[in-house]
Amino acid sequence: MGTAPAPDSPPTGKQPRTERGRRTLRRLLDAAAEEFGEKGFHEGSISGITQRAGVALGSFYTYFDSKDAIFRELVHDLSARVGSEARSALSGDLRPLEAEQAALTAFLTFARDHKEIYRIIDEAEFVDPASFRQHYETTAARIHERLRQGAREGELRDDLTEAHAWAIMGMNVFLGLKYAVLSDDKPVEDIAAIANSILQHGIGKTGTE
Amino acid sequence: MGTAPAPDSPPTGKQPRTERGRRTLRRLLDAAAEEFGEKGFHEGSISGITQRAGVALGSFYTYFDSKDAIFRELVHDLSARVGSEARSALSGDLRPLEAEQAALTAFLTFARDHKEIYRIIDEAEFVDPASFRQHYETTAARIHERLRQGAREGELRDDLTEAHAWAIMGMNVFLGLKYAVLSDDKPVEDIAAIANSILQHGIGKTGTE
Amino acid sequence: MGTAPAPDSPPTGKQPRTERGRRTLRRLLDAAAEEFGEKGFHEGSISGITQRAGVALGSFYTYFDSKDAIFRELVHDLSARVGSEARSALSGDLRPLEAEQAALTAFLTFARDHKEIYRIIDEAEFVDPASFRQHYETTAARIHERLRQGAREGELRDDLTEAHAWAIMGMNVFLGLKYAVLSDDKPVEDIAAIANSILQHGIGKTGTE
Amino acid sequence: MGTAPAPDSPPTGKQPRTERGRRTLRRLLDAAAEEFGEKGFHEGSISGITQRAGVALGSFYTYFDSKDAIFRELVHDLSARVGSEARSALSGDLRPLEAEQAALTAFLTFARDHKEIYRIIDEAEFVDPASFRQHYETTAARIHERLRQGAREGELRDDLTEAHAWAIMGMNVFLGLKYAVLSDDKPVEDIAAIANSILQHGIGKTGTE
DNA sequence: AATGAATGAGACTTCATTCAT
DNA sequence: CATGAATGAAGTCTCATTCAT
Repeated sequence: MGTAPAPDSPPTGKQPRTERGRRTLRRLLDAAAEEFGEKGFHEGSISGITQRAGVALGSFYTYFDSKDAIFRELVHDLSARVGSEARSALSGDLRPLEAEQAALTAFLTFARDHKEIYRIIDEAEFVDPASFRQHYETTAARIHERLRQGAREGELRDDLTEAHAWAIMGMNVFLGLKYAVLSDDKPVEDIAAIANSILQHGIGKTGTE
Repeated sequence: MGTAPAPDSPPTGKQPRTERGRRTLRRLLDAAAEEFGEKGFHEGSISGITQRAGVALGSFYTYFDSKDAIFRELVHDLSARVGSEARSALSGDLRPLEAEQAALTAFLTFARDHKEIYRIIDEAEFVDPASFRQHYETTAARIHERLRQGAREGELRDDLTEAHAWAIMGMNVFLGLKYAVLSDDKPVEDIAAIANSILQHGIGKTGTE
Repeated sequence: MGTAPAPDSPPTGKQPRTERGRRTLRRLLDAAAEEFGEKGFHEGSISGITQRAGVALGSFYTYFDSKDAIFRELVHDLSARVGSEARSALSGDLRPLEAEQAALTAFLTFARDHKEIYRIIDEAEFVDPASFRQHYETTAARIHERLRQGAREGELRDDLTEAHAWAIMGMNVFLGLKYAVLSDDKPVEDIAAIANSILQHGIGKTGTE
Repeated sequence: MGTAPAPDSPPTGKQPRTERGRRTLRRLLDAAAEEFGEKGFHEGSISGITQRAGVALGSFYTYFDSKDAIFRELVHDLSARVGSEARSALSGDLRPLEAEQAALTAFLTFARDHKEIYRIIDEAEFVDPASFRQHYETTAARIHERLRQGAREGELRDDLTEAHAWAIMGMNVFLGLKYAVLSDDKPVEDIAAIANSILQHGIGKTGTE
């Protein structure tokens, strides 16, 4: 991943020793994703999580130190999954603009299945600003790296900066907000094509095609 | 601004009948912007607001029915101010792409002075989804209308859709997040120029200028 | 009224000096009867009273020292009105049992028009125990005196005690509760006749008639 | 007791699952009876209850959803206990008027030990009208049934209606108020005898005995 | 006298976290 | 490991009462 920041060490939850423990841990994480996705961090409650997970309230603390802790783990988890989703969409040998389009398509698809990601990452801004910041910095860095690669390949302008990466990320995030979260009736490919057309030749009239 | 939706009537909090009352109300709103901006909706407290405002706890309820109520009023307020900021930046006679650039510049400037707007509008997504949605729908509609106007003037492509508007809005919002909120050391004009270059001819090599 | 306890001095509300003041005072008392009748003492509020009365909140304290004060005045008022209601029903020259029946009829009629009296006097038990006690002691004393008078006239047994008076009062109050407050579809005369038949000859079979 | 309404299922508070839990629940109920008995529903406080019970404030909510909820449970409880008190006093084989006297004696005895029942049931009129109404309707229905039974046995008049039952209940309640709550120096038997003499042959002179 | 803003104590309720079993 | 009762700090909101105009 090139100059990507140091690989984030997974937040050290207490590691379960038994198989049964591992199952409970996973159930708690999934339940937390549901709970926080539906109600948000503050409205969501530990007891809501344990009820969804079907375990006793006290058991929560066998696996997590606090409400914040599980939330951080969740943000980390989702952030990693979004990244890996994009990565696997880029496995083939794509030209730069095709790559961006593929990444966006993958992201939109993922977002439709995991609408809670918006809520959870948004709330991370308050609950765990470091995670929030890191998520976007990392994502932007990945995009930026791809842009530089494209420039090296001679297909993209070579004055593309971090700001360009943030601009592209912003487009993607908001298209996801509008067309994956707020409504989800348009094909993700169409949305990704629109973003791509902007990247290809802007919005001016001269842009033939 | 053309087909912009009817100006929303302000949420009717209890109207003060004396001058003193009007002063207190304003102090509370400003204090709330600070409090929620720093701590977010849930961590922020009414007593935090009244302390900042220098009034007694109970006085809050002379003007607002609840914590939600003042938050809604705040979102409404900020949303309106962002809009009016953009509008006044567009007063002159600008060509379409210049207009977008001017709007972004104005927005970034405003955001640097009112960093809290990000947290507040973000949280509106959960606290008052209607306001949140309306804020972005309205903003996107304004952009979309400008795009269509540009097309009518023959300067922009005429296949520009709502999705294009959302994409542009996303760019703007994320550039603001990065260069107005997370760090604010670069001139806003430079940032706006970058966005503009994307809108002019995309990021591809061919787009010489 | 014979040996009735010392005539209760009216609770000294602040006496208004002007005509306008007297009107406001009366409006407040009437409003309080409504407010407390509908919501009870604790749920009722001063601001509810002043709103009903159409005066400013602060004006309340021009006429009453406290929420308790107006409530006491109200209890006193109602208690006096019930008494006077009974008294005027007894103006004619009635035989003892007829007198009791007439008193009950008058009471039931009054209660139907002033259902709030139950609520208000009941709550006096907590808010102003002295008033509560005095209301019932006074009422019982009046009944007791009538019973003794009846005995002196040779029409009633002469072993009738305070307890008999309380028993009769209890009958009356509960018949009022059932047939004036909880439902009010039966003629008050019928109810009073039933009470009377008990007083005349009990409920045993032997009681010919 | 004949046509008495179906025994009401107890309001389902959260059932404790451990022995310790059951103890705490009982302590809270007893404490609530004290607290509400002394101060009434509105002046009584949850913290007053938990202090009397010797548990933390928050523990209250382990067992009850709200202040209202525990109050309802209490009314239900007391109402049931009064009923069962009367029932067991009637176990023997008594003639109708003896039965009424026994029931009253039992009630007065219970009331002397549980003076709070008056305040609590009185307040139920506002806090939980349904319970209040049901308590008296049920009690009256029980009395009425006994009267009809007495009539069938040829010992009582057979024109005894619901109103007669309410009249008798009223006598009983007010004798309890006067001689169990307001003062308690007279033997309950004497009081019950007085009520009985009224039921036997009224208060008129002719009723020799 | 009247007005209505201001005050602040106090109540209920929630819930993350701890603890005994 | 699991359970669920217990804890108590903290927060929102109400409202009687006071005060400045």
